[in-house]
Amino acid sequence: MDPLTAEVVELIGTVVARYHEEYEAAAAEHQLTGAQARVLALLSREPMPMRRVAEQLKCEPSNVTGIVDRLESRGLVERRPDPSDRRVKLAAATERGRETATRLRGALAFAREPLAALSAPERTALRDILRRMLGLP
Amino acid sequence: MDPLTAEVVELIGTVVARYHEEYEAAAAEHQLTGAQARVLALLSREPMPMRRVAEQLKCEPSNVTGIVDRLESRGLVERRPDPSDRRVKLAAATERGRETATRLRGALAFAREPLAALSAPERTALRDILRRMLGLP
DNA sequence: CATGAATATTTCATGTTGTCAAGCAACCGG
DNA sequence: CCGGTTGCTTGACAACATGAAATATTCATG
Repeated sequence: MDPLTAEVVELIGTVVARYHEEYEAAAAEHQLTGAQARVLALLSREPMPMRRVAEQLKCEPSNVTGIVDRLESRGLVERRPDPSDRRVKLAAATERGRETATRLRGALAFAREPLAALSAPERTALRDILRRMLGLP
Repeated sequence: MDPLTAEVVELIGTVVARYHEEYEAAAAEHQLTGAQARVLALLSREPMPMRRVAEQLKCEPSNVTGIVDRLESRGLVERRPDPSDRRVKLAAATERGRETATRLRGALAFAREPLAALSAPERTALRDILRRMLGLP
């Protein structure tokens, strides 16, 4: 692997580590674990079947059961029946859950700290490169 | 938060998710968990006290004990006494551990796939922006 | 329309990661 | 030498993760 690519991979590794760290910290401020915060963020956009949560989290559905259990016991999420398929349970954020998710988003220090070091043109350049990297339009 | 920054944060979130996913997958191919792979990668560079491993991982030292235990029981890592301080145990990758770490690095698909979509000048630009973002020289 | 395959969720057993408190051994400054 | 600090381990416990088995429902096909 050429040195330039190696350095970029290394730098991305550092960004990943830092992002994770700050995400966990932001979650902890609201007495949530990282996994709980991710699920809550997901459900605050729209309710969805447990199955789909598992797909987004890339984990087994049986795992989601426990995470939603814990969120539900704290009144942040609720399970609703799906009218169109009685096998399905729709997980949905409660009003309190949505509030928590909003505060959580705002508390993500990553948006402030490291990104603040970049000028507007740099951010635009970064956005374009990341888009291309991820194969987005 | 302005829309541009919001989008960049979102994109970085996607990169983080994808990086993680592929790191775990590469580790799993060698029957390692993500945490074990991270510790092995660390120790394959140079031996270090358990304490320092915990600092790098940003977790409690007592946690490192278990991870190193599991790596040691598989012959990938060993504990050595520190001649200069008998309280300290130096964790060091074995020969097999170093080989595994090397193969692991090579298997990190992230280096190939998404980065391959970028031209050399784009990589250079990305490197410079990431450096500035992280406050590196 | 009845039956069997497939799907959505949960439960259980198990393993890894993480924390915190307590304990032991070794170092170090008076 | 003694009391405080440091480095590591142990034990108890919670969260997260997987896989297999159980249950309920849907769906396809004969």
